[in-house]
Amino acid sequence: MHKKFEHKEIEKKWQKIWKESGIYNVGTRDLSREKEYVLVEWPYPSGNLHIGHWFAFAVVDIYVRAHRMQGKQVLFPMGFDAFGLPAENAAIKRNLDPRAWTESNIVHMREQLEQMGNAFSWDKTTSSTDEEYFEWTQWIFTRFFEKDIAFRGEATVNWCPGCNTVIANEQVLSDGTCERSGDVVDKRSMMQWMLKITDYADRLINDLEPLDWPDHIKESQKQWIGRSSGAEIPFTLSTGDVLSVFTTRPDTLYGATYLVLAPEHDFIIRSKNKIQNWESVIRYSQEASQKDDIARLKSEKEKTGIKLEGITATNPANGEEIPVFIADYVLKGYGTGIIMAVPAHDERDYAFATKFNLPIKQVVVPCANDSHNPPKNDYGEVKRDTIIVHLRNKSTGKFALLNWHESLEGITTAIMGGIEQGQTAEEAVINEINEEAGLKNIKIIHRLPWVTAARYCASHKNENRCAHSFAFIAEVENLNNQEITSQHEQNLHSLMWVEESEVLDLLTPDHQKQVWKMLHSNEVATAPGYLMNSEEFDGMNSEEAKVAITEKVGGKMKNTYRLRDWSIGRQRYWGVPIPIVYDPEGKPHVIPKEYLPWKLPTDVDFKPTGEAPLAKSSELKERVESIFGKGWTPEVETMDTFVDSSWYFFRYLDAHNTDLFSSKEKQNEWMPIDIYFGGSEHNTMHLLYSRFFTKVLYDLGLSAVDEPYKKRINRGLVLGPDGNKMSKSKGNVIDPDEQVSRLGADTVKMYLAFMGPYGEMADYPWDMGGIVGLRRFLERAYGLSEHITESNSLETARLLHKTIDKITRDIEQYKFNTAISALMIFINAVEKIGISNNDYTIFLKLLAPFAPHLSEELWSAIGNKGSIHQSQWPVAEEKFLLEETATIGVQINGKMRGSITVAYDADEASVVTALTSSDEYSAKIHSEIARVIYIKNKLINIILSKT
RNA sequence: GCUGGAGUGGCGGAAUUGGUAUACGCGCGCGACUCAAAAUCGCGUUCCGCAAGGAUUGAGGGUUCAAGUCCCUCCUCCAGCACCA
Repeated sequence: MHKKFEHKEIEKKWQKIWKESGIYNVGTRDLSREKEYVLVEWPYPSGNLHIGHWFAFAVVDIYVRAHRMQGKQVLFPMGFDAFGLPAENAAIKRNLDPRAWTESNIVHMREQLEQMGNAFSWDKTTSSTDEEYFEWTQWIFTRFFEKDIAFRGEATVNWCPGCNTVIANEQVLSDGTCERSGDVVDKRSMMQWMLKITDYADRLINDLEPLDWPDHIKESQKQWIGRSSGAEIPFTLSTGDVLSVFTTRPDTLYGATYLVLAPEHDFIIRSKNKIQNWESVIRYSQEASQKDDIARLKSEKEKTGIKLEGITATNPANGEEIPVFIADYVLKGYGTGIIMAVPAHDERDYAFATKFNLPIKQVVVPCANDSHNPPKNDYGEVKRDTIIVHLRNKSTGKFALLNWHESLEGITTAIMGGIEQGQTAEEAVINEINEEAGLKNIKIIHRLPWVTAARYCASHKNENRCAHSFAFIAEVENLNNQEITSQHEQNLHSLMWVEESEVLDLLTPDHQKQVWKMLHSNEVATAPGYLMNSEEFDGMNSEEAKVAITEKVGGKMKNTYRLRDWSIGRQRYWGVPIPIVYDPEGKPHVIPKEYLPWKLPTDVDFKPTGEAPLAKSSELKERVESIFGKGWTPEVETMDTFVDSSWYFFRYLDAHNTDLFSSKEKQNEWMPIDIYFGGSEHNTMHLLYSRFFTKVLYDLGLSAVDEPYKKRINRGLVLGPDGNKMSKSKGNVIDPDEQVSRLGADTVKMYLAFMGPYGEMADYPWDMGGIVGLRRFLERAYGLSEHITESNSLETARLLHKTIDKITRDIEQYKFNTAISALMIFINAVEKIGISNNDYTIFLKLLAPFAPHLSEELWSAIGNKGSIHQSQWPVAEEKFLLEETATIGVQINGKMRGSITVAYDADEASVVTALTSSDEYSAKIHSEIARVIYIKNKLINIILSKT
């Protein structure tokens, strides 16, 4: 029966008791219990809790409560990330002090968080704007400065005209606008405070591997860091300068037919006298550097550039004189800012070369890439009789490579027995291509040097297996005139890769596409393969050639990264002041620890003008002079708020430590964070920055771990009822306070947990009707005591223990939705069959993590003194999990025909007998049973003989 | 274009990881209670069909006694990156 309950009264009552008794405080580490550090991203105190906060915190609370009941000591802290622009903007708008605004918001939001009824460890809270917090943000900065991790350097920065400050790359959206204000971001070159995150690029990639994180987050971090391995190759110019280019394809050096410099490259200014067309060159360079990202994107395909007249370079591989260009498709900030252009094997170079009529020289025959595995025989040896056929399209002059080996049927016939009298093996292969693929007029025009075939085999470390290998170039005479149909393509494919299982081993799908493209389209062959037109390297594969050619020309193998150093200076007021002062010579010095926290001055008009507000403070100026002496000046920038959140999880552990940001002892007790729940918007920013901080602190001997987060779970978004992202302008915002007051905190929490699986990054629309279902469920739970019976029903006990088992397992996998479903199934059944006192108590415990207020109320109503949240989680008893009977599926000839109930663990013979003697199935088993597949307690499949 | 992920009723979603597809909830339909409505309770609800029965997990193919789950081809959607050499 439904029974209405007064959620407001119940919630108020228990929240007060919980707060007073402090039952959710963790206190000191209790070594008798297993620890678990559960972290959620600390919120920005914008003033009001929104539904996203509920989704982020209330659902995770289920996990925390269940684990506490299971005996773990769970740290579940909450705090506030309270510096940042919204406070400053609100303060400007309302003419308030940002600190006062922030602090009153924190008070209000903490109240709202308490109304959520979460089991937060409030004894461990902190806030980034507390003096005792930012003192340590500053102290960490000074340590970073001493280790040259923090430095001042010239950098191209993103300037947001709306926010009047520099913002990080990560805060610029893909359309070139600011993620906060939406204004188009300018590029400016400025002296900036930066953190040397690039020094950690390799570790940030490599250390991802062992982490228990979803692959997509690891992938986006890898992409963000963007490591590419290649080589730096020195080119000597006619001016005598030696310039290095960065390339990922040193194997294509013989095909490099010109050089391209970034328009901003300093060689250009340096060589003013030697550039004959200086006027036009400098004009182009200036135009290019003024183009912002959007303009560059718009002209994506259309290549522009200008030749440096009077300057040439020498290709170090073959000594050829090649021209030098500048073009805006080469970026100053990546690699060395210079490329060697290989139009035959790079699409951008190809586009440029076509436009400027530059020579295009193919040096690689595309083939399988480096994941390519040669076919093996049954003994794991590389198979013999490899045949390599290079096909050349006569009209385009392009090459493609096919290769076969003995086990492929079409060729096997030709080689092993199908070679007709007087026919060579090559001719047999050509016949096959002609006949099977329908590509006419193919003829051998050139036998490749034997070395090509030999190298091919040698590269697979099987030299003595090459006895029968051969290679040649066959020409497809009129391929372009032939109508190439998909039938041709199919035929060629089937010729090449007869056995499907071989396809994987022999050639990658990429290669298949590549070969075909080479033959009949104008696409550029970018895949690695085997070299040609490369003197002594002919026939070598790309991977080996990369090293060999780099070595020959005196280059060196090198990695390059997309990641840039993190610029952290902000020309705004409401942030942590960078703890630096300048001596009269302008040299920066850290502010000694005794003067930390280095506070924000209060005499500042912080309206954004583009100039840092702190520069206008006489209070700050005087403070510096009185401490450091005349002529000393303060740093006037504040830090990006991502700095604050890069180490907050350390501070929770030891929030009131006045000697250290976080003691090693406390860290050893709690780190690493066992699980970090958060949103995907932090995948490449906060998550990367805080990993970087942890590594630097580790290297400084200040952190116990070098990776902070063992496991990460990303949740999705709660969308508006219309399926769109909630926004004021769309009028589809759900206010959690309103929902809580209407239906109760437990209902809202359970609804959010029930919408779908947590941590799959899926977005769920808020369903006004859906939430009512959860309220109904809780009302039925409230009325469940009316179904208490004297006797203990075995049926209920069985179901209960199955439910315990299911819920316990589901919570471990963050499948709160199916756990709730199990609770519903239980209630549905018990309302019909009744429940004993003891089982009722157990049910309440199962309900406790999901509905903390209501379960506490019901728990006390049956006379319990302590809190249900400090009781022990029930354990499913094996004996109740065993069934007496099993209803198993019945298949006849693999088709589902129904089900039959038999004894639990019944053997095959008895089930077959039961079937053949049943009215329902005997008729269907109309002939001899040929075979029986029996899966105990699941299914039986009767295969009848054909007659 | 590259990388990663996902496609199951009217909707949110379930399926012990190869073994009875559509649990649970919403919605909807019918009935009960009511002067009536709401709330509540009962029954039904993947689709076609009166039924027997048949079809069905984005499309097509394959492996298997058995496929939502594994393999191949294709389509669609979401997320990240994108003139990165």
